[in-house]
Amino acid sequence: MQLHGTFKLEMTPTLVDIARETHTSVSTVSRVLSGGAMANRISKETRDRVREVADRMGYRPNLLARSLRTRKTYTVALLVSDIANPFFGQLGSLIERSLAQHGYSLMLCNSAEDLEKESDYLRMVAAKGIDGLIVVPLASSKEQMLQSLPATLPLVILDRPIAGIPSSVASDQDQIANILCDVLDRGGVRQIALLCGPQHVITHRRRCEILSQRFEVLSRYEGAAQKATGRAAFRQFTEVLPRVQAIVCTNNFLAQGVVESLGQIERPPIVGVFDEIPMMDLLRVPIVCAMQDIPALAEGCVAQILKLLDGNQTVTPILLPAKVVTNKAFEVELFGRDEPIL
Amino acid sequence: MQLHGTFKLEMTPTLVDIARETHTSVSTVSRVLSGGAMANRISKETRDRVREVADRMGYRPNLLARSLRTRKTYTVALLVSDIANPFFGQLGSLIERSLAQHGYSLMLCNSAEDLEKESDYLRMVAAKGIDGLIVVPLASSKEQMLQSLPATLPLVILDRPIAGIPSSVASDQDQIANILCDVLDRGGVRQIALLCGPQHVITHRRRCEILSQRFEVLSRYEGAAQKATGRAAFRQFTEVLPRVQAIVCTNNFLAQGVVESLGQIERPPIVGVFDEIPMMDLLRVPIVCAMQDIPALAEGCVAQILKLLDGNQTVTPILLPAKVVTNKAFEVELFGRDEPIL
DNA sequence: TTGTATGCGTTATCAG
DNA sequence: CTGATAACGCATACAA
Repeated sequence: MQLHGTFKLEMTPTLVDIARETHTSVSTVSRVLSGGAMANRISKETRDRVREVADRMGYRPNLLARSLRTRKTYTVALLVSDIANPFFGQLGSLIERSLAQHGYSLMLCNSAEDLEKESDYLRMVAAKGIDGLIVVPLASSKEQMLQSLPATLPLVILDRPIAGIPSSVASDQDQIANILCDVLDRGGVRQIALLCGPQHVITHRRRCEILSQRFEVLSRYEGAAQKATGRAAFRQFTEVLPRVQAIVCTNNFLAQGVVESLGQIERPPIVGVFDEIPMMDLLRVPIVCAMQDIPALAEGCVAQILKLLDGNQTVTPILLPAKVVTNKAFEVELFGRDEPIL
Repeated sequence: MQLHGTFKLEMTPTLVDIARETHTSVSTVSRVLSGGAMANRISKETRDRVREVADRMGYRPNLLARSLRTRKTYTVALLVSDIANPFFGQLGSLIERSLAQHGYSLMLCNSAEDLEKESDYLRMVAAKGIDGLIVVPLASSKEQMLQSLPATLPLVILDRPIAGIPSSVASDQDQIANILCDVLDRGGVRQIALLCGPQHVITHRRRCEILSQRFEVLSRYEGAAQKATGRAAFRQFTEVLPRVQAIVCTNNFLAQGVVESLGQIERPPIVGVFDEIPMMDLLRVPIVCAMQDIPALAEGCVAQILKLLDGNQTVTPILLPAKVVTNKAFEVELFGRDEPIL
């Protein structure tokens, strides 16, 4: 077969090229190559011919053009504070996998806990025509959120519910904080040192509130949710260390910094923490973790966004329970036994 | 000011709408709003008027349409095996941040170490019109790679160099494995148990080769690079445990599984591992880590992709050195002192 | 079963 | 300085 007309070599072929080549029209080619039900309304001969030529020419549909026309990009964006945090890493991985299974790809953004970056990103992804959005918000009100976003864009709030937005999935922060307190309490804890992440983040703030309410806080430190903050906080905590039975941290990064510093101490206090501490059973520091159900969170928000993408308007918030896990050192030191108390 | 013509409410306004509203043409509006040097070639009055109206109407450019026209999306894709792996998580986070600083956004994909998913993703992101691509490849040849990709697409290979592709950034696997071996050797290690990740992944394979070459391998286990594999491997290793001085794992997930199992053992062997083990100084298991320079890797591949995006064709591969870090338990047990030996 | 024509929202070319 | 008008590549209503 010969190449007719002005077929530009080295260019990625378009519908026009393969229409010319196959002596048909763009619409015909489009219909067979779009692959939908439309393809069956074309005679088998031309269908095969078109497919064969398209294949030979290495045709790839231009998804930008298609999306511009159909107003569908099959892309959803996920906006988190930091993908380097294993909590969001696992979440992102699971969400991506699940979404891919449903034909959507994921665009990932880091807000870095920065309100301005957040709204910039929201505006950008909206302008890029994404079909839906899953966001771990810094903004705390619906209005603030919708200011950077078309009101009609399918939106799921993850991890940090916002009043007035029904499509959200999160762990029950009150439950999670309280069961952590319960276990600490049974472990004889009355006074604590409290290490908090940024208070403008609702989860950190709520956790702090509950902890302050249930225990006597002898020292308190606040800072970015990073290991370094944990180490800095520990220096401040040293003076009250003899009088507290536990150091409680509002996230795992903070706790890791504390735990690392605790290596020096001969009789370390209990460390209470939200989310996972890797290999904690091997540590001689007694640890109690309030663990969120990451797979359920991922599954939940994918389910919600798919529902919204499907035009379904009736979604209800998902609030997941968490559980508490303790490590060996905790069990041994406080109860002289080897099994979890729960 | 009043709304003229058939301005469709609830619709996101386009250039046409704001042209009608402002009694100018689309071209004028486009020139003003595109913000480039073109804007200055428009009279200040109309410029201001257009801006004011655009603002009032809440105009947002449709980036799909713009990209279709300009053939530029300001998006680069990053394809890794699993973003839940902290190594790739940190890498992804740094890359995203750096890219954002240069006006590009990131599209993240997980290949899950699956060759088919990899090529599917490559084709998809190419079709979506991304400007460039950073990939941690599973494919091992240039041909295999270019089969799913336009040859002209700016491409940077990360972590696992491919022969014939000059734009790549990675740690020097031979160097990294060898310095790990050096330290183990000085620690008195002669026989080892070897725990390998998938052999079709070049980094895992190469590390295995070098280790097998420098030590006597009494037991060997291969499996997916997950914690669970580490635990399974440990069961197989128990019988040779008395006769090996170290268990070496080709990545950190594998090692964590092993280390967790090692909690039981009264006199644990050394664990050699590639990449970070969190809080390892607190563990009583002696550990020696070969650590890659993650920020340098991120910086390197962003630099390369930006160069390529800039039309610069002359990039040369970047090969970064790694360093070895040991934990306290290692120092104490083997040298009776408290400082690193390197 | 297939082709023609139109439009998605922009930018770019070419006149004026 | 500004305005028509033609692409960009594709999907689709309407004809034939």
